[in-house]
Amino acid sequence: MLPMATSEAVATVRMRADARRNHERIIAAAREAFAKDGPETQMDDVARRAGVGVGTLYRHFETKDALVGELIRLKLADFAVRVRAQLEQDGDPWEAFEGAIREQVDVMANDAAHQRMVFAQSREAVDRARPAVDELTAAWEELLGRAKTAGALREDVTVADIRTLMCGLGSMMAADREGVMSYDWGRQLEFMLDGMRAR
Amino acid sequence: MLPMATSEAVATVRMRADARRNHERIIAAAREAFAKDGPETQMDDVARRAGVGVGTLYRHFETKDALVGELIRLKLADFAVRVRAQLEQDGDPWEAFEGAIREQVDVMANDAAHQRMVFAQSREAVDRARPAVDELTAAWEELLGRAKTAGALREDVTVADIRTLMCGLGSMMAADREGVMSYDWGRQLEFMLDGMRAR
Amino acid sequence: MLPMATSEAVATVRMRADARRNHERIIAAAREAFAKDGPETQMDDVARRAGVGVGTLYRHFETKDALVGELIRLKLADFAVRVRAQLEQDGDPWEAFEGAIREQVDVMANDAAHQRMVFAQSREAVDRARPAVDELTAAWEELLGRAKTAGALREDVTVADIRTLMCGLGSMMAADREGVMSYDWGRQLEFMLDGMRAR
Amino acid sequence: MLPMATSEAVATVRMRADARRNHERIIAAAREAFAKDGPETQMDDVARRAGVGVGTLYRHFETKDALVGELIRLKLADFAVRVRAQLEQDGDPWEAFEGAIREQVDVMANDAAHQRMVFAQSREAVDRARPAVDELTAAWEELLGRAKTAGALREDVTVADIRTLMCGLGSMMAADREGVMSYDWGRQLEFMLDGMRAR
DNA sequence: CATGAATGAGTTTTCATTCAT
DNA sequence: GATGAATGAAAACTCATTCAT
Repeated sequence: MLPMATSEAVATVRMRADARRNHERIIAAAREAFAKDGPETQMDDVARRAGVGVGTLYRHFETKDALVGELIRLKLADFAVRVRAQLEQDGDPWEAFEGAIREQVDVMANDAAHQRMVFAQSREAVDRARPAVDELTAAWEELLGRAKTAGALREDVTVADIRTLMCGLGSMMAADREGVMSYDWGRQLEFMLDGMRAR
Repeated sequence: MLPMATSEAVATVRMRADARRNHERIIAAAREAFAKDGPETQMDDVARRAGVGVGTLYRHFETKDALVGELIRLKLADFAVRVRAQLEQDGDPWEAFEGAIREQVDVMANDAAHQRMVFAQSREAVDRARPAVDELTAAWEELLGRAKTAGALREDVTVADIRTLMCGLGSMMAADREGVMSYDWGRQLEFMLDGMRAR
Repeated sequence: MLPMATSEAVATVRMRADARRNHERIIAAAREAFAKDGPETQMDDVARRAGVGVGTLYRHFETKDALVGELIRLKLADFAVRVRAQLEQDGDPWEAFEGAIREQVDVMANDAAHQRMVFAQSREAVDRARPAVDELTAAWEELLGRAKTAGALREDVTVADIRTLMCGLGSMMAADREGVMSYDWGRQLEFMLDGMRAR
Repeated sequence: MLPMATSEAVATVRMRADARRNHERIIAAAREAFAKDGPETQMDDVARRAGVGVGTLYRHFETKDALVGELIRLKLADFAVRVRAQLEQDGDPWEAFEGAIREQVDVMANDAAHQRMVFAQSREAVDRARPAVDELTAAWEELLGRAKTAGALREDVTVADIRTLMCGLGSMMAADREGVMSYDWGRQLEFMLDGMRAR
């Protein structure tokens, strides 16, 4: 499996060693916490898990939104890396497309924080994640193009559709996890893939 | 279009005239409020919109969960009526199936409260809605059966799949409405329908 | 045992038959309710037990305090009757004194509402009970006088002391009933009686 | 007079200077507030008196019960110190017994909060105060034993009796203070002491 | 810089009392 | 007169964010 993109790439350059260590601890703690409690997660809890004071947490992220935004950015950056990897393998175009989708879905299934990501999005959070969104969009564009050229994917499928699909699946996962009623998102994915395949 | 099931059918029979009027106002106000603010909606706000005191609100619904539960119940009851109507028209089985889906999706598209319904579900809320869930399930069961018999629908599609599909679409609508990023749930619906059609 | 004084004596003269029936039902219901829940008792609960609407309850007693006041008045009137009965029996003066005390204590032990009576006393409640207080005071005055004359009771014991003694015992009973810690008020009564006996 | 046991002894060691200051302010404010309003006292009011935000109050005491529990614990710890002091003076056993009683009664007479303490006791509050209860019990045990050995105190008097006696006196004081009717608890104390003296 | 104590507006819910039916 | 629906000021407690140490 690919290693997940770390925050080093952006914010932590030029940070003092201990600051960088705290930054990473916070990210890790936030992932755990959001995975467990969803958007209800409290800042105090994130700080406690990270082993730092709330003050420190706020030094690294100005608001809760900013923290969520960073979590999203990291995840999207990670997605982009994975899509690029599929592109480089240069295998069967449909396989690559389907593989990339399934890989992202897998990751999402294991990260509760990310499933409802889309609903946590405030303007601030999205702005922070913007560069990663662009990067990911570009990568998908290429993968989609290749699959269409090969005649495997319906011509009208766009990157926006992929994003929408992910949004839907993430929500199903989140709702399923909520546990009050069960949702089989796996089957839904099959219907969607089936629907996008060219006839 | 069918008129939406009102609460008259169940709880408000035998209510005093003023109580019934307030009950309906509350339901209407709650729909508006949840549409605007999602699950964050406050009881005080619902009361204010309904033009009643909080106390009155609590006389009609013992807890916030109970209010949400009732909103869900009403919507599901309405869905059930619509599915039954498709059954009675006795037209082409696939058309009936697709028609029922599209109609529900339409209703959902016009009711933000309902789109995120699924996330508001607490045990209490779901319990209250249970009878409507059962009724709706039964209606879909019949519609699905008919479409399969006619060879129009994939044999493995279940009512649970429909529920999951609706959950996903609702979330897409809600996320779209949230406005930070746009989601074209209409196209996703096409992919899903396409995926469920028998080949 | 003596029958308890009823409210007929004061308020219910001239009431219509149904009103009188409601009045009595309310008193009975209030006794039950206060016995069960103490001062936390809710007006709605009293009304429900009495089988009347709250409105009716409020027609009979302008406030919660007035209701409590009436409960106290009735109890004190009942006490006065009992003390008078001891006086009329004309037996041994100390026996009569001790008997009257023990009888009141007994009644109190069986009536949680009354135990904490003293703390429920608002000005309004006491005003309402005033005539009964006076009546009871007069009766005790006589009983105490007789016991002093016979040389059985310390000369300095006053009616106020009796009232204070009852206040203390009632509180001990109430605290005991509260159940978090246990209080043996019976023994305390013995110490008090012992302390008041003339040597 | 002995200085009252402060909270320093237990919870506030190792607290930051400002936190300790607030802790003490809160205790003082709570004593005032409960003295004035009894168990009805509101947390907001305690906070206002202490000159801190409610949040701070809740940081120091998780619930209202916990605050009450601490107040009780402090008072009982103070009592224990006083009883121990009597033991150490090693004077006439009955004098020591009577002195300890009178001293506690004095303290109680000057602290309205404490008078009705017994009714504020929830399980949680009592649990918090438990160690102080045990400590106080042990001290009394010794004092009682000594007075019995000297033949000054009735053999059947127990620590539980002392507790009950205090409960009663506290209630009389509280009721007296309530001001609607007056209660001379001082004379009652004499009757009780008289009753407990060995003949 | 890190820490965690302090802040207080905001939440849900209760209940004595009033008032329309 | 009876009924019970309506009212709304509390009251306990939470949590994102700020600020003294």
